Amino acid sequence: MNDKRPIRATSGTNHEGTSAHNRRVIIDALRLNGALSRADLARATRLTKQTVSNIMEELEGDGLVTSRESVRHGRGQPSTPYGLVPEGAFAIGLQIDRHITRAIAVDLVGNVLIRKEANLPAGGPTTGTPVVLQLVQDVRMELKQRVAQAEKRLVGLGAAMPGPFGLERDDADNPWMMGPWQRFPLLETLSAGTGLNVTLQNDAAACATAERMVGAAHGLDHAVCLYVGYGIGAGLILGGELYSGARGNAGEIGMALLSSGGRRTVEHNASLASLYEHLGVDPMAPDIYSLIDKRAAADDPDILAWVEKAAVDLRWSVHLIETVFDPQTVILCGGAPAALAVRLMAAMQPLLPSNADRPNRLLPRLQLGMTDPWAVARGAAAEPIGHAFDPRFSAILKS
Amino acid sequence: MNDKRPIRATSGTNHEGTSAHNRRVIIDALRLNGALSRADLARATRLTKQTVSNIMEELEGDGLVTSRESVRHGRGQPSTPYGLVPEGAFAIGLQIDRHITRAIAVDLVGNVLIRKEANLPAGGPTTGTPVVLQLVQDVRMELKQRVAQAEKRLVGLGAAMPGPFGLERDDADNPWMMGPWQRFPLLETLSAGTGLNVTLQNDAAACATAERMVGAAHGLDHAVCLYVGYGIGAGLILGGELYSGARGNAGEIGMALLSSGGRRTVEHNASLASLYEHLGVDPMAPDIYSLIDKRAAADDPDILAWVEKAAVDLRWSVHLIETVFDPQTVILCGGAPAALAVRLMAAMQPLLPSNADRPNRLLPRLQLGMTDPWAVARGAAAEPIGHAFDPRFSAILKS
DNA sequence: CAAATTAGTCAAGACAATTGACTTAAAGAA
DNA sequence: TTCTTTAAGTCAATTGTCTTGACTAATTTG
Repeated sequence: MNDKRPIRATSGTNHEGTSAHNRRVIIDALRLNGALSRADLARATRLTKQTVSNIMEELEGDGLVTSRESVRHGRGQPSTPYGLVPEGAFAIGLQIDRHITRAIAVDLVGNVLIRKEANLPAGGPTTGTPVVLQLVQDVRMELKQRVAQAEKRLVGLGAAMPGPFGLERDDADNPWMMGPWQRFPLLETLSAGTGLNVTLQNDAAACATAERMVGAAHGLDHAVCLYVGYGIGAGLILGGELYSGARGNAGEIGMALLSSGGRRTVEHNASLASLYEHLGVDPMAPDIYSLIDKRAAADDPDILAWVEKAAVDLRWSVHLIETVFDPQTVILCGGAPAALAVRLMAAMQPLLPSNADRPNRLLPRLQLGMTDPWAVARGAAAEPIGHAFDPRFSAILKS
Repeated sequence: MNDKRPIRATSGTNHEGTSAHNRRVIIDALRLNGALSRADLARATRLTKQTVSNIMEELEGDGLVTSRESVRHGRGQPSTPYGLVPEGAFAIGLQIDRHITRAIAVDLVGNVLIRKEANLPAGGPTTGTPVVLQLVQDVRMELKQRVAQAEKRLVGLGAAMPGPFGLERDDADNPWMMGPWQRFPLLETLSAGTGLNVTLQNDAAACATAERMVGAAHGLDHAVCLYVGYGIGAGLILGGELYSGARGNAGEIGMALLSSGGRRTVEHNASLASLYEHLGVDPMAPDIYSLIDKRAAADDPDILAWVEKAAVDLRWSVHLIETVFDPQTVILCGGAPAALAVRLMAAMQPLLPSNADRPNRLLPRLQLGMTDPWAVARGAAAEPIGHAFDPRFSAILKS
C-alpha cells in the first residue's frame, strides 16, 4: 500500500506548553538573579504584570517561592521581592569515579544538605552497584529524616561518571577508561533500584552544570569547563544549554590525539591518573586528596614537575576549546585539590594565542572554577532540578 | 537608591509565540519530509487535526503550501497531501570569498534560480563593496523580472564569508585571513545598501546549513561539516541547530594548532590556499576551479602529493571533531572540485580511531557532501528562509 | 498636601488549541 | 450488493492562558 516511513518532525506546542515555559522562565530568572519583584519579573521576561502575578501565585501555592520583605526604591509603591524556597525541591546527586563514589542531597537553590562517600571496590558494576545503591539509599534516608516533606519533593537522581559511553570495543587495558561500568546499564539499574527519575551524564558535563548553577559560568550562555579529574574532559555549555552530542560523548577532549601521527592524548600527561602514576601513589588511598593538596601547597618538586608537563597539554586544550567552541570563557575545574589547581592555572600562563585572544574582553580567557571533590555530584544533582524547571526548548514541546 | 543592575532572564511566550512555533514546525516538517497530509502532520507534530487544519488553511492563504493530488492508502478516506510552494518565499545568498564573490537567488524549497559571480578586486572592502552590492542588485533585478511577486516575498539576504570575526589584532600577513573584510561592518553596509534583512555567518557554517537543508545532513540533529575552502573550517549542526559560538567563530578548526609546541595549523597543509601555493597557480585565475578539477581527475602527481599531505591533517581534524562534538556523522564539503574531493576522501581512509569508531553505526563516520562552488551561497540563502520559518527556540520568544 | 511614580489587582476580552460529534470516502466482508 | 470498518477531515462549542485597560495602594517629590 503506502510506504510507512517514519515522519520526522518537531513537536508542536499548546497552551500548557506556553504556561510551562513561562513558569520555567520565571524560576530560572529567580535562580539567576535572586529574589525579584513581580514587576521586575514582568519586565525581564516580557510578560505582563498580570501573567506574572498569576504564575507567582501558583508557584507560591506550590511552595517554590515565597515573598521577602518589601523594599522601597524611590517613588512608587514599594515592591515585594519573591525568592526561591530552598525546600521547594530536592535532588540526589551521584558521582561514580574510578575508585570512589559520592552521593549528595541538594535543595532547589543548590545547597548541599548531605554528603556521603564510599570506596568503590575493584570489580566493576558487579561488586560496585550494591555499594552505590546503598550510598544513595543512605543519603535518601537521612534526607527523609531531616526534612519531613523532602521525599515527595524529590525530583530525581542525577548520576555522573567518566565517559565515553556506548563504546563497544573493549579498552580494558586503558587505565583512563572504566570499561565495565561504561557498558553497564547503570541508568536502568539505578532507576529500578531507587524508583527515582534518573539521568546520567559524564563527569565533565556535570561539573559544567555545577559551574553554571553556582560557579564561574553562572548566567553565561557559552562556557566550556575543562575538567581535570581522574581523566580529562570538557563540559559544554553551548547556547545556554548543556550540550552532550549525539551519544553523550561530546567534550571528551582527553581522548583527542595530540597530533596526527602520535598516539598520545591529553589524558596521558594531564589527568590526575597521570599525576598518581608520576608520584607513584595509590589512587585508592583514602586521604589522597588532602595528601596531594598538602604536597602541592608545599611546592613538592615532583608535583611541580608534573604541573609543568601537564600545563603544556592543558594550555593546548584551552587553545583548542577556544578555537572550536568560541566560548565566552574557559573554566578550569574538576577534582584537583585547590593548591594543585592554582599551580596548574599559573603554569598554564601565558595561554597560547587564539581567536579568543582579543583586547577588551569582558571575561578572562581562563578562570579557575570549583576545586571541590563534590562539584561533580553537585552538578549531577542539578540536572534533575534543571530538568524540572529550566526554560529549554524541549520543555515547551508537548509531553 | 536601589541598584539598577540589569536583570538576566529568558523571554516568556504567549499565544502568538505558540502559534508561530506551530506554523514553523509544520513548515519544517514539510521541508524535511516532502508533501504530507493534514492527518500525517497532526500525528508527526502531536497537534490535533483541527489545529493542523487551521494552520494549513492559513499557510495556504499565505501562498506557502498547496494541495497535491489525493492519495489512497487502504481503507479510509484518501488523504490530500500538502507541499511547500517553491514561490512562497525567496532569498538571496551571497558568498564573499578571498578572490571571488557569488550571489544567488533561491526559493522556499532551496531551488537556485539565479547565479552570478564576480571577481573581487584586491583592496578589501573599499573597492570590493561596490562590486558586491552591484552583484546583489543584479541578482535581485533579474529575480524581479523573472518572478513577478518575488520582491515582496523576498525574506532577506544571507551573506557568508571566511571567519573569524571580531578580531582586533591585525593578521594582514596571514594569507588565510581576510583582515580588512573581517573588520569591515559588512552587515550594516549590506543592510543599508539593499534595505533587506541581512544575516552574516562564516562560510563553513553556511555550507553546513546547505548540507542540512538539501544535503548529507538532511534531517540530522548532530552533524559537523568539515569545510575545505580557501581556508578550513567546521560548520556545526548541534542539537538540530546551527551553532556559532559566542562571537560567531565556533568551528574555526583551521586555526587550531596541531600540537602544543608548534605554530602549524590545519590550514597550512589542507586548505585550497595551500594547494594553490603548492601548485604555484594564481588563485585569481578565472578558470581555477575547472583547472584543478581536470588536473585532479587526471591524477596529476603534484595534486596527489598535496592530497596525501592534506589528508594527514584532515584525518586528524575528523578525529578531533568526532572527539569533541560527538556528531552522528562528519561531512566533507566545501569549494574543492569534485575530483579533488573524491581523492581527498579516499586518501583520508582509514580514519583515525576515535569514540565514533564503533560497529553498527547507522551513518558512515565520514561522508562526502556538496562539492559545489555554490554551496556556500546556497547555505547563506537558506539562513534568512530558515530564520523566517524554522522552529527554533528564539522564534517562540516574544518579539 | 497634591502630583507623580511605581507595584500590583480586577474583570473582561482575545487568541489559539482542544474536544467530541459529525461528514466523507475508501476498502473489505458478508 | 450492501453493511461494516477504517481513516481523513470539518464543525461548533469549550477550555486554557495571556492581554488589556481601568483600578487601587503605597511611596517620594515639590
